[in-house]
Amino acid sequence: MRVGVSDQKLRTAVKSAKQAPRSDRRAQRADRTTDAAPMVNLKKLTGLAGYLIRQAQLWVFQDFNATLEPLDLRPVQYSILTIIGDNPGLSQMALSQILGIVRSGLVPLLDGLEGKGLIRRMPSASDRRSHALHLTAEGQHFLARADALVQEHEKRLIKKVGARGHKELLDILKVFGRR
Amino acid sequence: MRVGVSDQKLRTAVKSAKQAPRSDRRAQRADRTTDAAPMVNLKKLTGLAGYLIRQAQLWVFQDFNATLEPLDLRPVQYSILTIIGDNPGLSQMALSQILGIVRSGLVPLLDGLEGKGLIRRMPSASDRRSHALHLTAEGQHFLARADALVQEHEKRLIKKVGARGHKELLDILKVFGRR
DNA sequence: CGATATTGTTCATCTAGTGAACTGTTCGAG
DNA sequence: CTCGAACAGTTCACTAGATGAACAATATCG
Repeated sequence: MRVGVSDQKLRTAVKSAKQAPRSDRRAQRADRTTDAAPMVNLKKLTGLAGYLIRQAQLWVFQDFNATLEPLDLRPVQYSILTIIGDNPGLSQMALSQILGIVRSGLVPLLDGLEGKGLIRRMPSASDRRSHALHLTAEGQHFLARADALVQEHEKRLIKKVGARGHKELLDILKVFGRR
Repeated sequence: MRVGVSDQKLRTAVKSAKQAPRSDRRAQRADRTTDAAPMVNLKKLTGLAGYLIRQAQLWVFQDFNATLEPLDLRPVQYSILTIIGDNPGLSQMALSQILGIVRSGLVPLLDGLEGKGLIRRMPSASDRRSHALHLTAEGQHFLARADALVQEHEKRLIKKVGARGHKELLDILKVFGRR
């Protein structure tokens, strides 16, 4: 029943340089030709789209976090700001459904963004139970700065998969975009 | 610095049917035409490959978990069994690098698999500090059963993105496969 | 009007990841 | 050959994040 495999490890990407090219000795039957290659067979996994998607996602999050570090903004938070920006007045319920998280899990996220002065929970005119989410002026400025960095990130991704690959990717994966 | 956005929510996929098509009233400016569509603008996000990759990954994990539920096997565990199966004698250090997790985080995972009798930590002949990981006979049988289910899962994925899309996907994303 | 459902919130609980510290082992410079 | 440094695996305390249950305020509909 349990599920898991979370993304917490995705820190600022500095760790890439961590383990030095220490010749990687004894990585199974040492094959002192490529030096740093542990000689591992991953063919079966790399033939599964799910595995590659996972790997891609790890890269994306890592690069995203590294790029957005000056703003200390994580992917979910960026998504939230963007969605609210494009859909002012949205309710928390609607937002949580889009994000695919339970509504109780959204609360601390919004608390954080509201605490930074980026969003506001306004009273909804039509339904006093719900809150109408809006960006503050500061939130709009902040989001604009974030957008610029996200574009940088996207460029790095394009460089990684190629311009054509990127286009195809958007086309192929669009079936997973909710709504 | 923090990072996050984990995958824990990915349960058995039963929840899709949870909130009934209750006409989804008042999802912002109600537009009683499509009935169940909350009328949210996500264009900006769905133009970002990272967002779509994330969404795809959510779908994949959800479907994977639903499919593998009879075996109660999660993606990481399947990866571990597969990698060990294809690379018997691998050390925990090497495995943790492939998986991209810290070596201390690998311990409970291996404990679990070893507790189920699927793998064994054998003493390494060459280096008595490290363990040589192997599948047990039972582990091999188990992995074979898992493989069959994973193929089902992959078929569902192919149905989702199309045979051509699937091929292209493997091709585009292979740059993210480690090594 | 009154039963029922819904929104946002709090809370206890769970999973999983991290880094530091410790043990036993190996390596390599002198 | 020896001794200090590096390394594999493990434990442990801590953290982030997700979940479901329960609750108050409000809304809906018979």
